[in-house]
Amino acid sequence: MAPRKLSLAGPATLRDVARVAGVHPGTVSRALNPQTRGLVNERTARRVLEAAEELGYRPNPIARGLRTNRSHTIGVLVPDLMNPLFAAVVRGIEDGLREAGYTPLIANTDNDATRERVAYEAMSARQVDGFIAATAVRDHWLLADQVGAGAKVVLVNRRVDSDAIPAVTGNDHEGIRLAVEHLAKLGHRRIAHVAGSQALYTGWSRHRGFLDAMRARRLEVDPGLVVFSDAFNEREGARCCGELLDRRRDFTAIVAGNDLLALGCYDALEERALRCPEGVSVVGYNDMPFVERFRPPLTTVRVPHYELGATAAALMLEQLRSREAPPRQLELAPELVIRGSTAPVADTGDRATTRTAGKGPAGQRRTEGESGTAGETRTARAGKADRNTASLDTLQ
Amino acid sequence: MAPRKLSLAGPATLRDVARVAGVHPGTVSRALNPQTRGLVNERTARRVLEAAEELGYRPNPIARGLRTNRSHTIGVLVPDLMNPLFAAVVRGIEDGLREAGYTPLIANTDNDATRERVAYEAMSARQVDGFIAATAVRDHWLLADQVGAGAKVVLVNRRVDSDAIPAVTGNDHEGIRLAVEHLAKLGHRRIAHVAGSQALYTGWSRHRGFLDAMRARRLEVDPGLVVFSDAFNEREGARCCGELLDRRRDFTAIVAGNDLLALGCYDALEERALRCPEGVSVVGYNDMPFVERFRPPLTTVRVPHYELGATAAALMLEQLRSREAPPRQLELAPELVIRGSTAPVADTGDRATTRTAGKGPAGQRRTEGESGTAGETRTARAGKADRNTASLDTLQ
DNA sequence: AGCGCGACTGCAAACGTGTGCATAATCCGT
DNA sequence: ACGGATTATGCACACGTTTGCAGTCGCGCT
Repeated sequence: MAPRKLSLAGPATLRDVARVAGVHPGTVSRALNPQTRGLVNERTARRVLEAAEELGYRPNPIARGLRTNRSHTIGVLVPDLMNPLFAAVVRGIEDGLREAGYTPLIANTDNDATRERVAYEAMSARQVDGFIAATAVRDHWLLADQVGAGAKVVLVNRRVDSDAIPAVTGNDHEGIRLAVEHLAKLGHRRIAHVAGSQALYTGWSRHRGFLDAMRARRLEVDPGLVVFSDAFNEREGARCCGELLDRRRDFTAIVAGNDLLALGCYDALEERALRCPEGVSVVGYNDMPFVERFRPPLTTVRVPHYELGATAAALMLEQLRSREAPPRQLELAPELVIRGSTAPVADTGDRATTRTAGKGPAGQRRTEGESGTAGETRTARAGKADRNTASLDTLQ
Repeated sequence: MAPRKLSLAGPATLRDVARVAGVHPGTVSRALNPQTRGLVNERTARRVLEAAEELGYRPNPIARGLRTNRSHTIGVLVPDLMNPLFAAVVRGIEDGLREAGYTPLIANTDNDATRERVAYEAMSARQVDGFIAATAVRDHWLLADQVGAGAKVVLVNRRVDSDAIPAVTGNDHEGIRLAVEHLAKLGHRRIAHVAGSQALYTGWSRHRGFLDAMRARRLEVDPGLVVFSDAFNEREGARCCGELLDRRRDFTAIVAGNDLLALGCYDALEERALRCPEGVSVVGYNDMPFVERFRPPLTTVRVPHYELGATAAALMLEQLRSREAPPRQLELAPELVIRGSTAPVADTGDRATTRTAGKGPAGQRRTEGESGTAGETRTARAGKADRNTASLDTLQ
């Protein structure tokens, strides 16, 4: 009759609830789990729920995890949170998982294989229920090793040839097509490409997209006008663009593999006293925060990174719910955002019309030669700007 | 004699190791824990270690946590990861915790009280060993409620009047002093302040710092030249600066509560056809990534956010190791980074010398009137730039 | 020889849940 | 009224570790 233990300290446990409800702990477990509630009499179930409420009972995920081998936790492998792009992806993942009661466990890998491995080991030791890998290295041990062994994996921002692995990416093919199309409409014929590292999926796929888009427009792709960077940063962008300029100067526009490479192009152009967009037009990729405030404001392709993360979370939940959910591979649509770094190709002398880089407060500017889609993308742009400031709204 | 279970599937457990080493699981536990290894014979300890190595044994943190009520996990409450500032703090925290074997569990709160509460509950249910709170709301339930009950809490980017809680912040007082000093040396006398929200610690302390610094320089603080924003974003910055300009135009410089507010000032100035820095000098705060590429490149106060996070992690480890470690409160030194948004006060007409906003590739520029500390900060700046590109180096 | 002591290791009980199995209670049909 | 089916609950073990307690063994000392 005397309770085995008072459990004065610490949060209420199943046994505590059982005691006040006057039933066995096992019954409490069944009553509280919606899955098994049908097994228990409705009246006693209500009694148990009341007791749990009264005691402020919260199930202990640790103990539950020990018993069930599930942690309601998803490991998220990301190269670097300080890259705003991945911050957005992670934010999307977190919000997408939350409603289902899952929590992300985040680790930065710096694209380093051993750090990746260590993080993976640590996470699977913690019994994560699955992995969302935002690391974009094209060839990856995770896929070969672990997926076959039943590990749930969802890729974001990269995909793999086999259809076996769910993945969600931006449609790079379409994005680059928009960029090339835009430049072509402005009269550009000789277009260069500063490509990202071909070891990363995004660099590789955007390069392929460039070739296809040029071909579709019946534009020549001069191999001398394509140069590959080693990393997605400004230094490499400057190096590649400089190399391009040292070879020849007959191109009028550059499609960069991402915004940082485009910024590097700015630097290389300025160093050689060339002006953008009067001398050379530049298009970036990603639409990072604040690129609209650069000099000149950068025309770029917006990738919905937050939504990328959110749908990756959705795909993961799909995999977790049903054993045999088909591994879907999704592509999200990009948008072209036209700003001040692209202009009609110079008519040998008449540069007056394209001189200043915009009058509006944020330097937003619509290129004159554009007719059809420009208005559309411009409004889309405005929406994005609101989202950006809202996200930075929180503090500091 | 027959083993109770083969444990064919799944990772090796303590019992498996015990079986091949020919000892009791308890002994294995003691042998593998460096703390208790002294209790076991050296020879058998070696045998156990070999067996563990052979089987690839990895301790199960879930089971351990259930027994010890410790998870080797630290809850990190942050307003928004998409704010690069907090991304850096979180990165510092993660790196600081890793070497000690701790893992951060990150949640975004959006500075929303209920989301904060939910995240806190979820985390403490998961048995986190402590909390690092980067949320800067000045008055906070966490402190009153939970700390007294023995919860380990470390504050980052904010502090509290009582000395009871360890905290690490940037030295806002000193940072603002550097900014005011810089402007005063350039000849500015009438300096305005676009302050951050006074509900947040950083906004409040920088405002106080502004008052002190002005007084120390024997400069009048005109209440009409101080305006308070509701949030740290560009829209609010533009609103406040506009309000300032509508009131009067006799000030020559603005100290903004952070970089985003400073950007808002850019917008308001441009809207009224005023030029920066020729018409009005602007100083920001934080040195966000890419502010050196804005138009004009922003003079600002660098806060070492990564180090903020790293030392917060160190303080947390201190608290965890010893029961009675004194709760230290640290302040990290800021640096002034001089760029193109500040110039000597105009001598009514002679503006030619301060016309263009810089020649260098990154718009880096040293103000002429500066003599002493400028060179110093400039080199410090360069170091920061390297760190920045390195962090964005990883991908995309 | 007997006693005590230190060094080492086995034993078993937890930690809080989930769940197969057994059992008790109720109901229904003939 | 009784056997079987259905329902509701108790019982006990398992998940993998940690840890207090007790037991074993060897050794030195009187």
